[in-house]
Amino acid sequence: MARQKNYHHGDLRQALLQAGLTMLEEVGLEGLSLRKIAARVGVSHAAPEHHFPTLKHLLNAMACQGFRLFEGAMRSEMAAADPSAAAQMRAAFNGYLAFATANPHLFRLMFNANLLDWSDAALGQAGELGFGVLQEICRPVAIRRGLDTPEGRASIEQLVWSQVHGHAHLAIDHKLPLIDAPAGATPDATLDLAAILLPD
Amino acid sequence: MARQKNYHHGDLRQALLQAGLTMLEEVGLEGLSLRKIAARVGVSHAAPEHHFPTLKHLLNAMACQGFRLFEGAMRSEMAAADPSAAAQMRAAFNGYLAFATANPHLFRLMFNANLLDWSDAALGQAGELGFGVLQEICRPVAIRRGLDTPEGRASIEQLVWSQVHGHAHLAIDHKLPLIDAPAGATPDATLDLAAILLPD
DNA sequence: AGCTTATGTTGTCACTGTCAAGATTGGTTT
DNA sequence: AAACCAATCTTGACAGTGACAACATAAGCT
Repeated sequence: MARQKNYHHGDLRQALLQAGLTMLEEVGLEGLSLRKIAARVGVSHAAPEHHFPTLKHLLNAMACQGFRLFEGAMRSEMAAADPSAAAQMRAAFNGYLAFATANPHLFRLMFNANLLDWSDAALGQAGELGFGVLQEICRPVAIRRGLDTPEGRASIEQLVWSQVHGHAHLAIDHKLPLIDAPAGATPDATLDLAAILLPD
Repeated sequence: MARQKNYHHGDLRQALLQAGLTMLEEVGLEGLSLRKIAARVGVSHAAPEHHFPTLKHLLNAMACQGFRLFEGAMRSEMAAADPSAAAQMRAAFNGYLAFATANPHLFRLMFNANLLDWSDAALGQAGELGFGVLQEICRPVAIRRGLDTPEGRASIEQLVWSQVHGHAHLAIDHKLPLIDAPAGATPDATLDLAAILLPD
C-alpha cells in the first residue's frame, strides 16, 4: 500500500532496497554507493540514513531479501521435480546454482561474513531458510547411509553443502567451463555427487 | 638485494606488496587503502602509482603472491604425507583449507573475479600453480574410476575442486562448526570425499 | 488546534583513488 | 667529467564516498 505521490515518497525503505538489489547486479559491490542509490530513487544523498543508519544496514537488508529469493529458487525447482530423494537433491542443486549464476554479486554478498552483521536477528532468520532446505535434502542420505544421528547428519550436510557451494563460487568466478548448452543443461559433476550418495 | 637506505627507498614495489598483504589480513579488503599502505611504508600517498598504476594492479600482484603461497601450502603438506593417492589428496585438502583459514581475506580476493584482472598474464600463470596441484591429485581418481579421458578428468577435477573450495569458503565465512580440536584435527566431511573416491 | 515524531534536505567533514605538475636521484652517453 | 635522460618520489588538486549535524516539512495523534 505505498503512496503514489511524493509526500514523503511513500515508502522509501522498500524503494531503496529494491534499487540497491538492482544496482548491485548492474555495477557490482565495488561500484555501489548509497548516494547513487538515493539518486536513483530520487531522494537526496542523506535520505537513506533514516532507514539504514549505515551502509552495512542496507547490505544486511539486501542479503535478507537475497536469502528469501534463494530459498524460493530452490523450492520452486524442487516442487517441479520428482519427489524421490535423488531428484529432490538434484533440483535443489539446480536452484542453488541458478540463483548464484543469476545473482552473482548478491550471492557473494550473502556469504561474505565481513560485509554483513550476523548479530542482526532478521538476517539470521533469513539465512535459516536456505539451511532448512539443505537439511531436508540431506536427511534421506543420512538414513540411506546409516548415519541418521546428529553428528552423521551434520557430516552429510557439510559434505553436500560444500559441494554445491564450491561449485556455485567457482562458477560465478569463471573457474568452471560455463554451461553454454541451450536449456536444461545441468552441472554434471556436482550432480554426480547425488548419484554417488543416492545410487538408484 | 634491496638497498637499505632511502635513496629512493630501495625497492618500493616489494615493500608495498608486502605491506598490502599484511594489512589485508589486519583490516580486511574494505579497510584497505592505497594511502594507508603508502603511509605504512613511509612514502607519500601518490608514490605507489608508479609501480601500481591503479589499485587493481596492486590487488593483482597480491593475488599472484597469494597463489604462490597457496601452492606452497599444499605442496608442503603433500611432501610430508604418505605417497599413496588417498593420502596425497587428503594432504592437499589440508593445505588448501589451512591456507584459506590462515588468510581468509587474501583467499577471497584470489577467487573474486570482479576484483582482479585475469587478462594479466602473471596472474594467470600464478593461478595455474594451484590448478596443477588439483590435477595431480585427481588423476589417480580418474584412473581408478575408469574415467581417464579429458572429459572424465575434467569431471573429477570439478567435483573435487568444488568440494574443497566450498568447504574453504564456508569455513572462512563461519558457516561450519570451527575446528577447535587442538592439533591434527582435520575437516572430516571433506576428507570423507577422499575415502569415497579412493576407497582402500 | 497544537504538539510530537517521523521523514527528507542542505551543508559539511575526513577519507578515498586518480591525475597533473614539479622535484630529486641514478644511470648513461658524450 | 659534464650533461642529459629516465625512473622515481612529492606536493597539490579533483570528484566521489559514508557519515554526521542542523534545519525543514509533513503525518499523526491528543
